[in-house]
Amino acid sequence: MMATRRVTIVEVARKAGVSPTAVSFAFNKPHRLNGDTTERILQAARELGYAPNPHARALLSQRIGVIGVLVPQSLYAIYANPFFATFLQGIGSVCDDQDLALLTVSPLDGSLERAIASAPVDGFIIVGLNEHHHEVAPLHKRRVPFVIVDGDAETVPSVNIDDESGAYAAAAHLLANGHRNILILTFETPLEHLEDIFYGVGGRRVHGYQRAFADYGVPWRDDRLVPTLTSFEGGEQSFLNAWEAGTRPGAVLAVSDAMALGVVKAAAQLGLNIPRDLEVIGFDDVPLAALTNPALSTVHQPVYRKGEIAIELLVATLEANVEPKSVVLPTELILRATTR
Amino acid sequence: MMATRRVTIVEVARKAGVSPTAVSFAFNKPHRLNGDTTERILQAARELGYAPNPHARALLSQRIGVIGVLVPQSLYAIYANPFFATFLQGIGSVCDDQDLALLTVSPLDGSLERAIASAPVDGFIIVGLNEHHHEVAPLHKRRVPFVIVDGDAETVPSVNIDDESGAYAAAAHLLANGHRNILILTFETPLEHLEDIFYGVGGRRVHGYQRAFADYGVPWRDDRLVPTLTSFEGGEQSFLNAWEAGTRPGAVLAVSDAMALGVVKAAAQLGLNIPRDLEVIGFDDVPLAALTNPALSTVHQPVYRKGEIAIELLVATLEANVEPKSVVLPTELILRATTR
DNA sequence: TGTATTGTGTAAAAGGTTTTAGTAAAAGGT
DNA sequence: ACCTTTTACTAAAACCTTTTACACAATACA
Repeated sequence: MMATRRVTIVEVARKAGVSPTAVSFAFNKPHRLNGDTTERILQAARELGYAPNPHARALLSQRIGVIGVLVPQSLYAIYANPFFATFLQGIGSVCDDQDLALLTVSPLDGSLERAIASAPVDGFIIVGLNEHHHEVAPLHKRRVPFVIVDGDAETVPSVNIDDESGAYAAAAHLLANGHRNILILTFETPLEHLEDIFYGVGGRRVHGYQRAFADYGVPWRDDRLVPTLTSFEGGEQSFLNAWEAGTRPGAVLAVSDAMALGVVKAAAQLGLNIPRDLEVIGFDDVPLAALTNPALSTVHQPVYRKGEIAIELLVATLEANVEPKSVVLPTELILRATTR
Repeated sequence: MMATRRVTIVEVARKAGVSPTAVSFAFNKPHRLNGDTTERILQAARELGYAPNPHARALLSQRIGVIGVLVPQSLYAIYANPFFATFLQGIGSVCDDQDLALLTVSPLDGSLERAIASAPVDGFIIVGLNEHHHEVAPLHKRRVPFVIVDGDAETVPSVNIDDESGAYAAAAHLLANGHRNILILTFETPLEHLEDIFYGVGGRRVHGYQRAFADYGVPWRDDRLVPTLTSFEGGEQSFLNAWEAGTRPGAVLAVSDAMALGVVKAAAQLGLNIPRDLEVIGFDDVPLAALTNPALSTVHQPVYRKGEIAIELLVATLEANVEPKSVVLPTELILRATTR
């Protein structure tokens, strides 16, 4: 069945009665050839079903037309997360214009470094890791261009949002309304070796909450900060657990909408009325947040724009050696129906 | 800046005082080498920031560890579509297990064929096109494995759902409830050269509607079938247009949930009460459908499972020459709040 | 002691393309 | 009629790795 090998450039050349060089020209630099010859070559290629081998081509040109989005999570988790749906949409819109394909890369066999090394891409968009993370740093030596999203970077471009201000606004809103008994859900990372993933983002958000507590003179309680899986189920479970442990918060701050929506569901199960018995504020403003019932109050971040800027910075880096630029996008507190 | 080239295997070999072959062995077949030597080589590689060039590696091994999902739409549209979010999630779950990365490929510069030819993948999952589509067919000659989803195929594996039965059930439900004035929204493809995209799926669904009309003795009216962009906005616009043209349907059948939800929104704008003044049934049962207000009645298809099966069939094909298998998954009418 | 085996490493070929430098013929200039 | 361009095409090098076949030494076998 697989008896015949893939057809190569020399077979096309033979069939068209020219050199392999001519075949290459016919595809890439037709002006270097007589029009008739080009046509004859292309015809032969069509009949043989020939197309230049992308790997061989990339080996020489150092360009493959693919950009990688690297996220320290499973592909399953990435595609389940509405944040990434919007984020990838922003990236995709620019890829469409630039004729790039989009590769989602996640840890290979547990190793991000191996995944990075074996991905056939022109550059990476790296989400949720710092520039100097030990699995990311080798990219530097290898001179593979990359940009950092939701992480710290100095020598490469980065895109972040003003997590702290957004979190501050959310906490301040609840505190101003008299809440003193607030449960806070922050990121927990499932995979052990990724201990510092999202540390940056989660840390900044929690820090914003803390600053608001301080400003309102409300004592901060570490036992009210519960690490939670970044998912609907995670939020649901965390709230249920807290409830069973006897905690009776009047409000919940969650560092992601997914968690927050899980809390909303858990509250409904417990017979709590939102927002009367419990107020909830999420983070991200995922499209779904505006559509649920009750609609979720949350901190909006421009996720789509974030993707757009990330890929724009990467493309600029690929085309020339630009100064690394750090972009910080604003956040905004959106009050819907899970707050009074 | 880019003065230094990427570090290659020979530089590592030189630094470690061995041959390039030894370096290759250190990475791929450590048992062929003395343990100390392997360690010395790996150390040298680490210091130099070396990793084997994926393109060169793939050129020889004919394997790159990437599978491509080919959809005849822009990346922007793909990632905006909740259908694909779920579908890719199913694919991703298997890719996680198999250590594969996921490449989303869309037309390059308008040409699907060029996009296919230049994608560095081990195989394709092709959505919404038939096996013998003129831009897909060359894959055959080139012996690139692929599976077809939502399209016809004979010599390669395929995954489809029972579109006709699902559509029949939806139409029958409305007809049984006495509706005679039903507006039907079907697929319109934006890009001209993709005239037959989704023809298969759209055609099958419309055919199911028609069969129900026939069974209920209701005359079919082609002017009540309006081609609509597969999006929220598309559905909204189509319904608004029909309304302005004086059409006053009592129910709407849409071949996708996105369209159906657009109709729901348009109806609200027009002051219509759903389901009292207008009943709507979508298709797909996107996660969002259960969450909107009112929740959407629709035809459920197992999208996640569809992705899973597609990638499983592809992986099987990559590993051995298996018989092409055609899987057809069941659909189910789900009545929520947009029907009485 | 001689032979077979195992362990450790290397040279060279293969994988398929693009690019560079160059050749030969035709066209253009005076 | 001679020199310069231009046109049309080709040979060979380069891209970087892995694999195959082979070499040499050390050990095991009998």
